[in-house]
Amino acid sequence: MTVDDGANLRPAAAEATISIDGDRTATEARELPLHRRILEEVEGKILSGEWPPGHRIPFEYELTGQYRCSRMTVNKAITELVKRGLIERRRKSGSYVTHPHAQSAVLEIHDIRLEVESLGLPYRYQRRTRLDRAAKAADRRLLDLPDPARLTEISALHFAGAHPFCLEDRLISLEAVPEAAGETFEDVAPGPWLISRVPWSAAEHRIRAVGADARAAGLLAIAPGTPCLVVERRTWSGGLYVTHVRLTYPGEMHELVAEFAPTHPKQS
Amino acid sequence: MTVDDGANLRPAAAEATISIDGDRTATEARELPLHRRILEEVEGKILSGEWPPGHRIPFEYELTGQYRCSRMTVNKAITELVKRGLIERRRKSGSYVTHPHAQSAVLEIHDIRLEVESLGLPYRYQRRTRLDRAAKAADRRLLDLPDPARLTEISALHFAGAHPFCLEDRLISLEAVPEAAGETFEDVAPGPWLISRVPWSAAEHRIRAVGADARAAGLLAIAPGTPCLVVERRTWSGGLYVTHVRLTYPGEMHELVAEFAPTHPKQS
DNA sequence: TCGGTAATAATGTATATACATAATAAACGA
DNA sequence: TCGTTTATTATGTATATACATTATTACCGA
Repeated sequence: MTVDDGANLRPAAAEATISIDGDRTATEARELPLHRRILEEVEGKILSGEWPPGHRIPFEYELTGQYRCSRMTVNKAITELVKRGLIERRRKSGSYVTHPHAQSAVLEIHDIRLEVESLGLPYRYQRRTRLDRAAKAADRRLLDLPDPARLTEISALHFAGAHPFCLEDRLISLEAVPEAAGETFEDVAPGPWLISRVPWSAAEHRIRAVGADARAAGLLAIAPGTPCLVVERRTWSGGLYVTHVRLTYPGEMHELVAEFAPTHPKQS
Repeated sequence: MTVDDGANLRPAAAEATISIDGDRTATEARELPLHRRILEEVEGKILSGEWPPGHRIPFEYELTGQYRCSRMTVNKAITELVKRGLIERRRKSGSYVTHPHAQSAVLEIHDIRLEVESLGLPYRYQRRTRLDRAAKAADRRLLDLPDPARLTEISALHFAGAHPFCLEDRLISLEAVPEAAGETFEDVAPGPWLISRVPWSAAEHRIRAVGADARAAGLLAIAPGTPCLVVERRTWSGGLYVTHVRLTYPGEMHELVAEFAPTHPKQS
């Protein structure tokens, strides 16, 4: 006869509350339900990088102590973060911040290398240009930057076999990622480099079809005016815009797939 | 002193269980947790149209009776369906199946009329052709149809002001939507028509850039080879593929925006 | 030392209870 | 009859409890 694990009966560790401080700017955090507050504070720690990927977050019974609440309340918050893909749970071991490979099942942030290799073609990356410079007005608008702000500008090509597969034009905010200043991006593409460095991110996509201009046509070895799929992506993490990319895929070489569903018919 | 609402103490209405029947094909429904089973059965009723949009689903205390479980368990299932956008709850009134306008915040199913009108331009719809015919092999593959299957094929144009905005080529499975056979689609576009008829749906998108072929160029009044954004969408509902559309947007007239995020930086 | 078994510690699911909140419906008095 | 008060009802949040499940750790005997 196993009685109870008694998680709620553990000594409460009354001091050392993460949370009660609160009043964050006194504007928000007003009357949120407790499980929402727990969720947002844990999410905040993950997004800000304070708890990096792989980090073990406090056990449920520790959080019940910190927030002086029952285990079910903590469980509700953490379970939601699991559904959002920020946390993974392992029994007996604990709950861990997941690694930020694919943020969402829908229109996930593609690793171009994987994409090319999944086509059975050899992948090659080639950096073209790299420049640290002050942000212009348009850049500041794009990345919501303060007036004097610096960023890194990179232009690179991704090859599938002998043929250019994708042209990448990227801005990285040096406010959000200062380490980018010391990186040449000659051997590693900015995408994977950022993903391994920025604890978590989310993105906004803009997708359109354009004819290749002279520069893009030259770099991608296609005729000017060839239809290209242009994906522009702004990425943010922990309340700060991190990067803006424009990916130009020549013609019909590329197809984006996005799916969202309660339940897909094929599997049921 | 308000004692308790006593939801759990209500007479259990022991007969009339929706659920205990179960054993559905005995292949699945094996050892799902109860709250998952409730979720799936309610979701199934919504997706199949048995509970159409606007329908009031049973009160929590009724479901506790039907499933012989506590209110918290029912609440967990329903709360998840609220998060998925299938159900809306109103206090004192009950829980209702939502109307299926926008299935997901991400890359939602656009109503082209709204899209055009949001640009401040007058909208006009024009059906080009309409045909009931047997499904060819390619169609059957696309919509996962049985061998002899019939469908409706529609071609139509959407105008923004005087200019063609979008070319629509659509197939509708007459197995899933038999009423389509009696509809000319001369005055109402297939999109809105379907949305008002199919209880709920989810979709898979494929997005690419192509040069306009002769037919598309003629209909859209653009030069052949002009870059177009082509969105192909398969939609299913209640385990059945309903429709396949190809929307061709000329050149840079159109931009798709998709966003997914734990929390957007702008708002925090 | 190896390999099996038992204890342990975390999450997973579920219950019964309690009170808060919000919207509707009913009762009631001017 | 109208408008105000009061009761009712369904959802919203939270608690304390219980036991199941599953890795891991610890132990123990051949």
